[in-house]
Amino acid sequence: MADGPTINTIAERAGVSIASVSRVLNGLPTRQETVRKVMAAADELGYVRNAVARSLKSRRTHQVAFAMADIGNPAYLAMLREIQPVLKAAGYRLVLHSTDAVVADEIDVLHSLGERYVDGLIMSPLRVTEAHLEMLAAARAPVVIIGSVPEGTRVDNVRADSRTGVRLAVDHLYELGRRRIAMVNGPLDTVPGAARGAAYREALADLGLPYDDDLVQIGDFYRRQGRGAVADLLARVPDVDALMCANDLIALGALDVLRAAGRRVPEDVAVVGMDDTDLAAASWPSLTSVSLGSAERGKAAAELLLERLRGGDREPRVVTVPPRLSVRASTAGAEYERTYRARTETGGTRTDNKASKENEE
Amino acid sequence: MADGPTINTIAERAGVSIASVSRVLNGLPTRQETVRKVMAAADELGYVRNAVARSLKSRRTHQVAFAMADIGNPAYLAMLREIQPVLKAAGYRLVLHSTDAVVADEIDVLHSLGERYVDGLIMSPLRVTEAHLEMLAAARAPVVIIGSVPEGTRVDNVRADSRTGVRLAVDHLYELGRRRIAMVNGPLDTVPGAARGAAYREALADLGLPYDDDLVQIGDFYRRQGRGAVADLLARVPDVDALMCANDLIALGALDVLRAAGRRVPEDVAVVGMDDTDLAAASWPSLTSVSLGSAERGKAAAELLLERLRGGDREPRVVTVPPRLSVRASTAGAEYERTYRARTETGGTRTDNKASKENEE
DNA sequence: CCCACTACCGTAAACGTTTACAGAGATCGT
DNA sequence: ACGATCTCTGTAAACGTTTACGGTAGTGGG
Repeated sequence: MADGPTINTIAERAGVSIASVSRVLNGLPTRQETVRKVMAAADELGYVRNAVARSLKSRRTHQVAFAMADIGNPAYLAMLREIQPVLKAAGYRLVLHSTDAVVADEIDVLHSLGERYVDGLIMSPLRVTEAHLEMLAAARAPVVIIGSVPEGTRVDNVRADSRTGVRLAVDHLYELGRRRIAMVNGPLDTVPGAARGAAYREALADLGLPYDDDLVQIGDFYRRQGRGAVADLLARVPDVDALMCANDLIALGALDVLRAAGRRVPEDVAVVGMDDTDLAAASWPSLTSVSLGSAERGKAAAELLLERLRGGDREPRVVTVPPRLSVRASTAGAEYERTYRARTETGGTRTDNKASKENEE
Repeated sequence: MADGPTINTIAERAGVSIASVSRVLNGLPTRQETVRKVMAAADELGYVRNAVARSLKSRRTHQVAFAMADIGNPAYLAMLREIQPVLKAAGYRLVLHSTDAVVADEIDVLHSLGERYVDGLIMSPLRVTEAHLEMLAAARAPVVIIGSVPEGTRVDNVRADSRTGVRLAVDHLYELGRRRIAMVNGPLDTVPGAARGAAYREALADLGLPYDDDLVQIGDFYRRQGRGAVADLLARVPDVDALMCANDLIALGALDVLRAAGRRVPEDVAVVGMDDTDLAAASWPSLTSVSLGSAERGKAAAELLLERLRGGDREPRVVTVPPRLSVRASTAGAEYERTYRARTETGGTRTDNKASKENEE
């Protein structure tokens, strides 16, 4: 592991100057004889270019950072799964940051762009604060934000449309004949919580259904909460016939409680989740879920960033990814399970068909 | 986004030399007056250290790479979730590689260590070839391998013990009174497939159960395969009363088929998976699964690497992580579900309690 | 035979840091 | 009052590349 060879070592051995070595290694026009000598020397020495020195001179690191709130969140992982190959194909390495949704950490990542250890950044903040906006305006490298930023923010931006997503789900439940549709939401002071709550109200109004405070249950975004919240709800509104859950974990908790209470899903109560994670396809009954296109958003973000890294300036762009409803048994029923699911690998979505190719030892 | 300030800019502005600037920024002893001037200048200019130049001089990048076979595999993600915070706490960034289990890609990653863009590497190869071993011997930076390498390979190594894992599961099934225990395995030419198959045979022998070829079904590691394989198995051996599945996906496929065939789980057939992924806790009935300690292995690997990055030379170490059986309803029955699961957040494992804190917009 | 041109190559500067070394003042003991 | 010692600072080299620039040798034309 002694100090590796540099272009100086090669130059010496090949009897040429370091400039020639560099030219050969970069494929610039050079006499055949020189090329041969340099290549031979490089081979013999097992030379590998020093990426750091290269970056210093070229001001390009060929690295891109992805900052996610929570590395345990399947939605972010879905993004990651799409981002990685896009960057790899373009010759960029991926540097991962998990900020645990701590604002200071996110600001820190933004700040560290000044260190120039990456050429660009994809970030998916949970909340967008004033501090975020300031740092974004001053960012020393291109940034793409996954999630909504205020109008007028000069930054590339990939959005989900959870409003339409909720709408899709509520309409679906309505078409199935449900009229007492409850919402189990997360905290209203988060961006997703607020958006989904508002969308639920809107959707009901458009369908001519009355809005009933009793039908709204607020908790957090965990499964345990799903259980507690739904238990409360059932006690309060026994005639509820559908649950719109603000994410898949809550919905899984709901399934647990409904089962324990002897309510059939979907005959008595239909359940819809959000995010369409792997868990939705894996549960029993499989969970109808609104995909907010995490995978697509990741892909779009990566492509936006590459575009900006390649091209010069252009106006910031906003890409909105449409939601999609993955209908499964928790609304469509067991018949669906037996016929549709039995024919397909994953229960009807494409989200987990890459999962677990093989396992290590 | 104009060219940012360097220590030269600061030196000029503060009226001192770049050496002094560097000293101040690194906290080396300096006169108070100078410190003040430099700090002021740095603040006004919004100076941020250039990480690349720093790395070039110090020969340290404060980056570590993690190369996984498949970014979609929950087992690797579990490793990643543990590796990331350990590295972050030690001030290292994480560079992610997904090799798709292509040997050439893995060799490539190993080779690229010579580029010195990272200080070390954690790698989890699916198969370990001659080429791997050669590159490992010649590696230009510390490497930790997750997975087994041949005896005598001079490299830090973190192993699972799938042999004991299978043993745990089979013993558990035996204690539950099962005597016709089948094995649904993946390809025998993979390291995990071979190890698990052999372990199954051994476990039966030790329990005094006869080995029956009919009870072994080979497929791949996907859920679809799980369905097909188990359907075949049921047709061939109707009196089977337990399934030992080589991973969770296969086991989920098994649950699908058993349900469709009207067999009760676990009353008629008990089912065990392996890897103890999030899916195991999410399914219904929840799946008993053998954890091979992906999370622990990730953590151990990160710690081994840090140790080597900090300390000088030491003999390569081998760490073996013991397996653990997570008993859930697919063997312990509905009683378990109602009592145990209802009390706990996640259905009895600790693998998904960090999942999906909140969701983006 | 000289000039212009081409093709190739070497010298040296630059990227932005860190750090060894030595010089300049200040302080101290005698 | 003078050298010794100490504290602080600046100069310059180094890390390993890329690349602008100029030089040299060879070729062909006039």
